[in-house]
Amino acid sequence: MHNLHTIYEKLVEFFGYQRWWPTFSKNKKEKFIEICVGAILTQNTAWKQVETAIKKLREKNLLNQEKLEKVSFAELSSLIKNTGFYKEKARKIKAFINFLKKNPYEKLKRLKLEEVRKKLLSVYGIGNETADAILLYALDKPSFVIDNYTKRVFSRLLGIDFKSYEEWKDFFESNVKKDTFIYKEFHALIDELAKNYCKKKPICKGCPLNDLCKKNFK
DNA sequence: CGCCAGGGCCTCA
DNA sequence: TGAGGCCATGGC
Repeated sequence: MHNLHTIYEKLVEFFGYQRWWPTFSKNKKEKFIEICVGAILTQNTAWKQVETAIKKLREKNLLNQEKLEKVSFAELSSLIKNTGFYKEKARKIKAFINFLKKNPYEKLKRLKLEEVRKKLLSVYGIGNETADAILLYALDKPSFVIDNYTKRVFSRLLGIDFKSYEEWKDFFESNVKKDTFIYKEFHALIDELAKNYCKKKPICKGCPLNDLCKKNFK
Protein backbone atom coordinates (compact mmCIF):
# COMPACT_ATOMS: atom_id res chain seq x y z
CA MET A 1 0.00 0.00 0.00
CA HIS A 2 1.61 3.16 -1.19
CA ASN A 3 0.49 6.37 0.30
CA LEU A 4 -0.18 8.16 -2.90
CA HIS A 5 -2.07 10.85 -1.03
CA THR A 6 1.19 12.28 0.27
CA ILE A 7 2.29 12.72 -3.32
CA TYR A 8 -1.08 14.13 -4.29
CA GLU A 9 -1.00 16.70 -1.52
CA LYS A 10 2.51 17.81 -2.34
CA LEU A 11 1.43 18.38 -5.92
CA VAL A 12 -1.66 20.33 -4.87
CA GLU A 13 0.45 22.47 -2.59
CA PHE A 14 2.99 23.18 -5.30
CA PHE A 15 0.84 23.64 -8.41
CA GLY A 16 -2.58 24.36 -6.92
CA TYR A 17 -5.82 22.85 -8.17
CA GLN A 18 -5.91 22.46 -11.95
CA ARG A 19 -9.67 22.39 -12.51
CA TRP A 20 -9.46 20.07 -15.50
CA TRP A 21 -10.93 19.48 -18.08
CA PRO A 22 -10.23 22.89 -19.68
CA THR A 23 -13.24 23.94 -21.78
CA PHE A 24 -14.62 26.99 -23.54
CA SER A 25 -18.24 25.89 -23.57
CA LYS A 26 -20.61 26.78 -20.77
CA ASN A 27 -23.67 24.84 -21.88
CA LYS A 28 -23.69 21.39 -20.30
CA LYS A 29 -24.16 19.33 -23.43
CA GLU A 30 -21.72 21.39 -25.47
CA LYS A 31 -19.22 20.96 -22.70
CA PHE A 32 -19.74 17.21 -22.88
CA ILE A 33 -19.10 17.17 -26.63
CA GLU A 34 -16.14 19.49 -26.27
CA ILE A 35 -14.46 17.23 -23.73
CA CYS A 36 -15.03 14.08 -25.78
CA VAL A 37 -13.81 15.69 -29.00
CA GLY A 38 -10.83 17.15 -27.14
CA ALA A 39 -9.99 13.74 -25.70
CA ILE A 40 -9.78 12.33 -29.21
CA LEU A 41 -7.88 15.30 -30.62
CA THR A 42 -5.24 15.21 -27.91
CA GLN A 43 -4.18 11.66 -28.66
CA ASN A 44 -0.40 11.81 -28.88
CA THR A 45 -0.70 15.56 -29.47
CA ALA A 46 0.23 18.67 -27.50
CA TRP A 47 -2.79 20.30 -25.86
CA LYS A 48 -1.91 23.66 -27.40
CA GLN A 49 -2.84 22.29 -30.83
CA VAL A 50 -6.11 20.97 -29.50
CA GLU A 51 -7.06 24.39 -28.15
CA THR A 52 -6.81 26.06 -31.53
CA ALA A 53 -8.69 23.25 -33.25
CA ILE A 54 -11.46 23.37 -30.66
CA LYS A 55 -11.66 27.13 -31.11
CA LYS A 56 -12.11 26.70 -34.85
CA LEU A 57 -14.84 24.12 -34.36
CA ARG A 58 -16.51 26.40 -31.88
CA GLU A 59 -16.40 29.42 -34.20
CA LYS A 60 -18.21 27.35 -36.81
CA ASN A 61 -20.69 26.34 -34.13
CA LEU A 62 -19.87 22.69 -34.72
CA LEU A 63 -19.59 21.57 -31.13
CA ASN A 64 -22.87 19.74 -30.99
CA GLN A 65 -24.05 16.32 -32.01
CA GLU A 66 -26.25 17.37 -34.92
CA LYS A 67 -23.68 19.61 -36.59
CA LEU A 68 -20.86 17.15 -36.14
CA GLU A 69 -22.99 14.53 -37.76
CA LYS A 70 -23.78 16.72 -40.75
CA VAL A 71 -20.37 18.30 -41.33
CA SER A 72 -18.46 16.75 -44.20
CA PHE A 73 -15.42 14.62 -43.55
CA ALA A 74 -13.33 17.00 -45.66
CA GLU A 75 -14.36 20.08 -43.68
CA LEU A 76 -13.98 18.39 -40.31
CA SER A 77 -10.55 17.04 -41.10
CA SER A 78 -9.37 20.39 -42.44
CA LEU A 79 -10.53 22.18 -39.29
CA ILE A 80 -8.52 19.84 -37.07
CA LYS A 81 -5.52 19.54 -39.35
CA ASN A 82 -3.10 21.23 -36.98
CA THR A 83 -3.55 18.47 -34.38
CA GLY A 84 -1.91 15.88 -36.62
CA PHE A 85 -3.28 12.47 -37.63
CA TYR A 86 -6.17 14.58 -38.81
CA LYS A 87 -7.85 12.09 -41.13
CA GLU A 88 -7.70 9.42 -38.45
CA LYS A 89 -9.11 11.82 -35.90
CA ALA A 90 -11.92 13.00 -38.16
CA ARG A 91 -12.89 9.38 -38.62
CA LYS A 92 -12.76 8.82 -34.87
CA ILE A 93 -14.95 11.84 -34.14
CA LYS A 94 -17.47 10.65 -36.70
CA ALA A 95 -17.47 7.19 -35.13
CA PHE A 96 -18.03 8.67 -31.70
CA ILE A 97 -20.90 10.88 -32.88
CA ASN A 98 -22.46 7.86 -34.48
CA PHE A 99 -22.11 6.02 -31.18
CA LEU A 100 -23.92 8.86 -29.39
CA LYS A 101 -27.01 8.36 -31.52
CA LYS A 102 -27.65 5.07 -29.78
CA ASN A 103 -26.01 6.09 -26.53
CA PRO A 104 -26.92 9.69 -25.75
CA TYR A 105 -25.44 11.67 -22.88
CA GLU A 106 -28.37 11.07 -20.54
CA LYS A 107 -28.14 7.34 -21.02
CA LEU A 108 -24.38 7.28 -20.46
CA LYS A 109 -24.82 9.30 -17.29
CA ARG A 110 -27.31 6.79 -15.99
CA LEU A 111 -25.38 3.60 -16.76
CA LYS A 112 -22.77 2.06 -14.47
CA LEU A 113 -19.14 3.01 -15.01
CA GLU A 114 -18.00 -0.43 -16.15
CA GLU A 115 -20.85 -0.70 -18.59
CA VAL A 116 -20.07 2.66 -20.16
CA ARG A 117 -16.37 1.85 -20.27
CA LYS A 118 -17.04 -1.32 -22.21
CA LYS A 119 -19.25 0.54 -24.65
CA LEU A 120 -16.71 3.31 -25.17
CA LEU A 121 -13.92 0.81 -25.83
CA SER A 122 -15.96 -0.70 -28.62
CA VAL A 123 -15.97 2.61 -30.52
CA TYR A 124 -13.33 3.05 -33.22
CA GLY A 125 -10.59 5.33 -31.96
CA ILE A 126 -11.43 5.11 -28.28
CA GLY A 127 -8.83 3.14 -26.35
CA ASN A 128 -8.16 2.84 -22.63
CA GLU A 129 -6.97 6.35 -21.95
CA THR A 130 -9.56 8.15 -24.05
CA ALA A 131 -12.31 6.04 -22.51
CA ASP A 132 -11.16 6.88 -19.00
CA ALA A 133 -10.79 10.57 -19.84
CA ILE A 134 -14.37 10.64 -21.11
CA LEU A 135 -15.64 8.71 -18.09
CA LEU A 136 -13.87 10.95 -15.62
CA TYR A 137 -14.03 14.40 -17.15
CA ALA A 138 -17.08 14.26 -19.40
CA LEU A 139 -19.29 11.96 -17.34
CA ASP A 140 -17.99 12.59 -13.82
CA LYS A 141 -17.46 8.94 -13.09
CA PRO A 142 -14.48 7.86 -10.94
CA SER A 143 -12.25 6.17 -13.50
CA PHE A 144 -8.55 6.87 -13.05
CA VAL A 145 -6.80 8.03 -16.23
CA ILE A 146 -3.39 6.62 -17.12
CA ASP A 147 -1.30 8.29 -19.79
CA ASN A 148 2.35 8.18 -20.80
CA TYR A 149 3.08 11.00 -18.37
CA THR A 150 1.67 8.96 -15.49
CA LYS A 151 3.79 5.98 -16.40
CA ARG A 152 6.93 8.07 -16.78
CA VAL A 153 6.48 9.98 -13.53
CA PHE A 154 5.63 6.98 -11.37
CA SER A 155 8.15 4.59 -12.83
CA ARG A 156 10.82 7.11 -11.83
CA LEU A 157 9.22 8.12 -8.57
CA LEU A 158 8.50 4.66 -7.17
CA GLY A 159 10.58 2.42 -9.40
CA ILE A 160 7.49 0.58 -10.61
CA ASP A 161 6.76 -0.57 -14.13
CA PHE A 162 3.57 -2.44 -14.92
CA LYS A 163 3.06 -4.11 -18.25
CA SER A 164 -0.57 -3.46 -19.00
CA TYR A 165 -2.79 -0.43 -18.79
CA GLU A 166 -5.11 -2.32 -16.45
CA GLU A 167 -2.32 -2.93 -13.96
CA TRP A 168 -1.44 0.74 -13.87
CA LYS A 169 -5.07 1.67 -13.44
CA ASP A 170 -5.59 -0.88 -10.67
CA PHE A 171 -2.55 0.40 -8.86
CA PHE A 172 -3.96 3.91 -8.66
CA GLU A 173 -7.53 2.92 -8.02
CA SER A 174 -6.57 0.68 -5.11
CA ASN A 175 -4.26 3.27 -3.57
CA VAL A 176 -6.18 6.50 -4.07
CA LYS A 177 -9.44 7.34 -2.35
CA LYS A 178 -12.25 6.70 -4.80
CA ASP A 179 -13.30 10.29 -5.34
CA THR A 180 -14.05 11.91 -8.68
CA PHE A 181 -12.59 15.27 -7.68
CA ILE A 182 -9.34 13.70 -6.49
CA TYR A 183 -9.06 11.50 -9.59
CA LYS A 184 -9.47 14.57 -11.80
CA GLU A 185 -6.98 16.67 -9.93
CA PHE A 186 -4.41 13.94 -9.42
CA HIS A 187 -4.23 13.12 -13.11
CA ALA A 188 -4.04 16.79 -14.07
CA LEU A 189 -1.31 17.42 -11.50
CA ILE A 190 0.73 14.44 -12.69
CA ASP A 191 0.61 15.85 -16.21
CA GLU A 192 1.59 19.28 -14.95
CA LEU A 193 4.61 17.78 -13.20
CA ALA A 194 5.54 15.76 -16.29
CA LYS A 195 5.34 18.78 -18.58
CA ASN A 196 7.37 21.07 -16.36
CA TYR A 197 9.82 18.84 -14.49
CA CYS A 198 9.52 15.13 -15.15
CA LYS A 199 10.12 15.51 -18.89
CA LYS A 200 11.75 12.87 -21.01
CA LYS A 201 14.96 14.56 -19.99
CA PRO A 202 14.02 15.32 -16.41
CA ILE A 203 14.59 18.68 -14.78
CA CYS A 204 14.96 17.62 -11.18
CA LYS A 205 16.07 20.98 -9.89
CA GLY A 206 13.06 22.49 -8.19
CA CYS A 207 10.84 19.42 -8.55
CA PRO A 208 8.32 19.33 -5.69
CA LEU A 209 8.72 15.55 -5.36
CA ASN A 210 12.49 15.54 -5.19
CA ASP A 211 12.72 14.18 -1.67
CA LEU A 212 10.39 11.27 -2.49
CA CYS A 213 11.89 10.25 -5.82
CA LYS A 214 13.73 6.95 -6.12
CA LYS A 215 15.58 7.92 -9.25
CA ASN A 216 16.73 11.23 -7.92
CA PHE A 217 18.36 12.42 -11.11
CA LYS A 218 20.81 15.15 -10.35
C1' DC B 1 17.56 20.05 -38.00
C1' DG B 2 15.56 16.25 -34.82
C1' DC B 3 12.69 15.37 -31.02
C1' DC B 4 8.36 15.29 -28.94
C1' DA B 5 3.38 15.78 -28.00
C1' DG B 6 -2.53 14.56 -22.43
C1' DG B 7 -2.87 7.27 -28.20
C1' DG B 8 -4.94 3.80 -30.85
C1' DC B 9 -5.30 0.49 -34.66
C1' DC B 10 -3.45 -3.21 -37.27
C1' DT B 11 -0.36 -7.02 -38.12
C1' DC B 12 2.36 -10.61 -36.88
C1' DA B 13 4.64 -13.64 -33.94
C1' DT C 1 -0.56 -10.07 -25.16
C1' DG C 2 3.30 -7.56 -26.75
C1' DA C 3 6.22 -5.39 -29.83
C1' DG C 4 6.63 -2.61 -33.94
C1' DG C 5 4.88 0.21 -37.88
C1' DC C 6 1.76 3.62 -39.01
C1' DC C 7 -0.95 7.87 -38.68
C1' DA C 8 1.09 13.85 -39.29
C1' DT C 9 1.17 18.63 -37.81
C1' DG C 10 3.47 22.31 -35.22
C1' DG C 11 6.46 24.06 -31.20
C1' DC C 12 10.83 24.26 -29.63
